[in-house]
Amino acid sequence: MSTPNFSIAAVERDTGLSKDVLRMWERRYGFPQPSRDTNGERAYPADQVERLRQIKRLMDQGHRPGKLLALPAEALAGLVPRHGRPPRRAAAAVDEQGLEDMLALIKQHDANGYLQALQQRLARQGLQRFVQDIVAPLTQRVGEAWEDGRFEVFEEHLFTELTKRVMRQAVAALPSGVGMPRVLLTTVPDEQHVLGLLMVEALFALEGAACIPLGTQMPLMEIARAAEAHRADIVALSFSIAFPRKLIPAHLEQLRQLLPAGIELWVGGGGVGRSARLSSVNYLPDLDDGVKALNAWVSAKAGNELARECRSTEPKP
Amino acid sequence: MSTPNFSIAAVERDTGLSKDVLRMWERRYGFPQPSRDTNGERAYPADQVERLRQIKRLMDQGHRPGKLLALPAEALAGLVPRHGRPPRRAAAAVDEQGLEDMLALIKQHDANGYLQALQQRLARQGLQRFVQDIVAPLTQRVGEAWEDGRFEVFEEHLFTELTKRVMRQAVAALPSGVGMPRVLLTTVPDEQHVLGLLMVEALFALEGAACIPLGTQMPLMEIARAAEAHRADIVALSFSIAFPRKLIPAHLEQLRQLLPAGIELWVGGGGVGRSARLSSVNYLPDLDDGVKALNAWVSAKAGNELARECRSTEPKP
DNA sequence: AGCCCCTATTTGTCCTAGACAAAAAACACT
DNA sequence: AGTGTTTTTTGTCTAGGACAAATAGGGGCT
Repeated sequence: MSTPNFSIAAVERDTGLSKDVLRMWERRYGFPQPSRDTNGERAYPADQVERLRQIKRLMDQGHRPGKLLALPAEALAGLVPRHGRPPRRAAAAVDEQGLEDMLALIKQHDANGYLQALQQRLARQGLQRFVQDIVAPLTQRVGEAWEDGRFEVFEEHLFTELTKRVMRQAVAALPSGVGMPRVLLTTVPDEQHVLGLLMVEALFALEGAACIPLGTQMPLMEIARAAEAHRADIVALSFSIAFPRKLIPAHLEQLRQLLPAGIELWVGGGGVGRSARLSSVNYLPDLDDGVKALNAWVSAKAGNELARECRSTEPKP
Repeated sequence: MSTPNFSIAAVERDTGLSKDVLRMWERRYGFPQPSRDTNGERAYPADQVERLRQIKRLMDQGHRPGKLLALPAEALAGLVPRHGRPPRRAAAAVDEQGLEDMLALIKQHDANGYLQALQQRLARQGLQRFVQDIVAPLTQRVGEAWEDGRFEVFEEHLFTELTKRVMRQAVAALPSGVGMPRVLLTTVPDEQHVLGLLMVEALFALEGAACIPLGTQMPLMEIARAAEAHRADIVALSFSIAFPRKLIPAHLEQLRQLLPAGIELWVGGGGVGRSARLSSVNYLPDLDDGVKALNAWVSAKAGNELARECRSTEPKP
């Protein structure tokens, strides 16, 4: 009634699972099991869609569909931690060549070839490993190549623009869970590198966080106002390696003061590696750290709520 | 042999026509008529894919599929001009309310609602009318609202970010034709507004131009080098209304000198409305002007080549 | 143990052909 | 010319079957 039931196309949009797959699963595994509308067309109730989202997220983390769909009921929630199978040396070596090939495409100004290569890898590996094994190392290499003079400015721009597009497309399909934090993502003025932000957004969204992307170069005051307006739990900033390090602490200090105490401030990206640190800011130099921090946040929140519940049900001494 | 034949999934990616539609057309209209590989799966030859792209482009301009598919053969080429049915007053009035509703969603910080509204309109109207009737006026209104103080900075950022995403997703699927210009799209340093660029890219790509998106804020020198490296025919710049007008002529003059004479320089966006003009630059204040200029370029080029052919076949006097 | 090859299972995509609803066009009637 | 009604056009949905690519499991080898 209040939840109007989803058509198969809507579920495809919301979960990223193709219509074929949805029908196949129903046939093979008995889930999902949508009801039918007056035309005999599938009508998925909201809770099944939610479970599908969760399954998709676990698949992107390397789980296999057969297991997940056979799984009794809400045992899914317990599976979350299996975090990216260990990136083996062998796989890393293979990728090495692949990465070089992709960079070569950029050097040849073959935009279409590069886009296809990206999309192929995204489809093959799933978003999480795509971000960690492809986009992150590529970005780093392009940065190095640019410093060495092997890349022209416009080649770096082309790389950024095309990579952005593929990432955004993938991120667009991701859902957000309940009990997960609302994360506001942006960069400070003078920091216009957006790829790091997109990588974080992808990984956070995979975990189920509700991401609010504000693009780059937000004045600090505006970041604070936006965080309140959007009721964000976390403000995440990204500093690229190119950003002048000594400016970072000042920015963070000021922003920390503008933000309400309840809103956490997380900082990541290559630029925060060795900058001076403040205690009131969560530093996450690596992508992995971000994911861990997010999981920690969720656990902590669950703990808090549990504690609060206990307190409220127990009689006062 | 040299052209490896496309799978139905590849055609879906390249043309933006769903698998269902491709199979349906084959059944109903007898086109496309792919051969089959050893597994009995459709294998589309390159020329059919090309024709499908052309058909899709014409559909996005308002033509109906039935006509296009019944059309004899290469009569398609003659159809190009039917350029957006006249946007009637009535329709404009209806949209007026729709636009306000969408802005309200942004004011409420309802990112998902806004995204859905955008995507729904894109699907309903096709890309061309979506750009001209939705994105362009929305952008203008947001600009006005921001100046009036009705929009906060972060609300404008959110609007830009979300709109960008939908546009990019739509543009990603567009093909590029032969005999069409290669257009390099970017902005000068200090101009970071990207929506205008994306709108132009969408319309140009609809016409079949090969667009090379370099993002924003390219140093002039780099624009010139990129134009040569990519063998661009046209460099297109966008200046938003917020860009200081008196700086524009200087930028253009300098860039014009850096560019080889064979490469045209086109300029558009709200900022060029009343700035001083140079004779060597093509000014296109409105989106329509850009499309017209592109068509003119194609005609001119066809004329040139015809003339050259005549000269080379005629005996010297 | 660790490694490699072969087989078995899992899983996604593709196939056919039919049905129907929503949008657009054509027509009729003020 | 405008407005309401039919007819045509067009896209999406459904069903179950088939098959190839990817992955896991098992056995023999070093």
